Formats: sequence, C-alpha cells, structure tokens
Amino acid sequence: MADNIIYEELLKKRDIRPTAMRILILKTMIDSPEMVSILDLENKLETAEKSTIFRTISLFMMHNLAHCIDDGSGSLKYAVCNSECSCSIKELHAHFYCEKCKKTYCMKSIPVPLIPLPDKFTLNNINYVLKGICDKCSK
Amino acid sequence: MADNIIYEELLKKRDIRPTAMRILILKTMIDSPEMVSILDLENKLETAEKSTIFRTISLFMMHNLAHCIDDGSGSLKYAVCNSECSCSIKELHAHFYCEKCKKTYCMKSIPVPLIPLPDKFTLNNINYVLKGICDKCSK
DNA sequence: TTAGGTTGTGCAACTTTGTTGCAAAGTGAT
DNA sequence: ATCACTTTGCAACAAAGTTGCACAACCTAA
Repeated sequence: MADNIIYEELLKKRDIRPTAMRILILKTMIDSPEMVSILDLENKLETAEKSTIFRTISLFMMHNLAHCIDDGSGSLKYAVCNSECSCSIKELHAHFYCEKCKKTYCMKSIPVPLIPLPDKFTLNNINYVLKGICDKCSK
Repeated sequence: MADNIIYEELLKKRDIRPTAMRILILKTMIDSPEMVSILDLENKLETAEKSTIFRTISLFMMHNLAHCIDDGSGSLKYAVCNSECSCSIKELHAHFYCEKCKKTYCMKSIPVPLIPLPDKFTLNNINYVLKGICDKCSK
C-alpha cells in the first residue's frame, strides 16, 4: 500500500486533501482501462456510497484532475486527466463508445477536431464521441 | 390548416401513418428554430402526453425522419432531418449548445469532422457537440 | 355503414441517474 | 485530548426516460 503515496501526490498537486476514500477512488479510476460511471465505481468499491463518489468526482473535476463525457449511454463517464491537464479546449481528446460492450474509452492520442464557428459564437467546450464497435468486440 | 398536407407528405414519404398527433408534433419540431426536448414539446403542445411524444419521436427516428443528440444538458434534443437524409455518418452535422440560453442548434452546414480510427474499430455514429455562447447571447 | 382487428394515445406507475440535507464520523491543528 | 472544520453515509428527492394497460381512433372488408 506504500505506493498509495503517488495517488496522494496527485491529489495534493491539485490541491485536494488526500483522504482514504479519495485515494481509493482515484486509484480505481486510474486502474480502469475504460471510463467509469458512478455506478461502475459503486460496484468496484463495495465500501463507497454513490453520493460520496459523486461529490468526490465533482471535486476532482473542479480541480481539473478528472474529466467527464456524455457518451449517450444515459450515464456520464469519468476518467482521470493527464498530469498536466488544465482541461482547455486544445487539450481535449476524442472518446469512443462501444455499442456492444458499452464501454467508453479515452482516445488521448486523438485530439478533438476544431472547426471554425460562425461570427459571435464563443467556444468553451467540445463533446466528441465516436460510436461503434471496439477492437475487442469486432472479432 | 390546408398546408398540413406538406407534413402529411413528409410522414408518408417515410412510411409513417400521418395521424393528427404526428402532424402536430412534426410541425412543432419544424417550426422551432432550436432543437427540442420532450419536455419542450410537452410545454408547446398542451394536448400531448410525454409518452406519446416519446413514442412518436422514437418512431420518427426509426424512420430517419428525425435525429437526436445528447447535448449534455440532461435531456436529449431532437430535430427533424433534411428531406433526403438517411442518417449516415457522412450526413451528420455539428451541433451547438449555448451554455447561457440552454438552447441547442443544428449547424446543418457544418459536417461532423471524421478522423481515422485505430484498426478493428468500426464507426457507426458520431456525437459532436460544440458548447459555448451563441450569437444572440454574446452581445 | 358497420363490424372487427389493428394501431395510436393517455394515464399511471416505475427505473435510472444525478443531486441535496442532515447527522455522524473522520481529520488535523493547537 | 479537544475543538472546529471537512468528509462521508444514509435517506430522500428530482428529472428524464420507459413501459403496461385500457380506451380511443383508424382502416379495411364485407
């Protein structure tokens, strides 16, 4: 458990007090290859309440430690940001939602395409979700 | 009311039986400059139940007469497709969600950007929502 | 035109997700 | 160890979507 220190550091770097619960949630999110919903976390962590998870992730997002996307599945999906992420538009990446296994993946290597907007429109955020069948499901 | 015939034709062209309710919902959707949620339609049409609206729009979507996007506001937004639309990926357009007036607009002139996916991924659909402040709200 | 079956609609109930209030438990500084 | 402050668990609630069922509307055939 000594390596919990790295999670503690991640939290501190973002000015979040590292409680046991927050370390656990952060660790679980980082360990998960796909994005997680609140319900996913609730299932992976028998000890955590959804309200706690909700508030914890909200806190993470306010401090740019995590981001969320709406993949159209009905529940929001969350993932931990890169260590230097400040969640600006230029840092946004694409997401892929597999319609078969219902998992959502961060495609951190694929930046969200930017398009010119008509005059007087201000751009603050972009949700770019590709939907289809993932590699594991398309055998 | 004679020009309800055009809505009737739109429905028939998509193999949807043109009932009074369906014509009304279609007309209301077409008349609206922004996308509408089920609740929006419920409010605009005092006479329609949300379950009816839900089933009607679901039917429209199955017949490619309408499309829906998830703008992250918590409720899905719907709009009527172009007359020849078959809802293929190449026909998808961008959507803009104004964080101030909470309205979502179809940007039919802006096609959704396509990016190459890794091997073995199949693409079926794309949700591309730009969020910010619209022209009317940014005065 | 009417009878009969099919389709559509309204009502109510329910599911799921997200959200909040409040009290108890935990935390950290003195 | 105590105290003030923060975090967590529980419960209740809100909003959107979804479904079952009964009645109404509709369509066709005789």
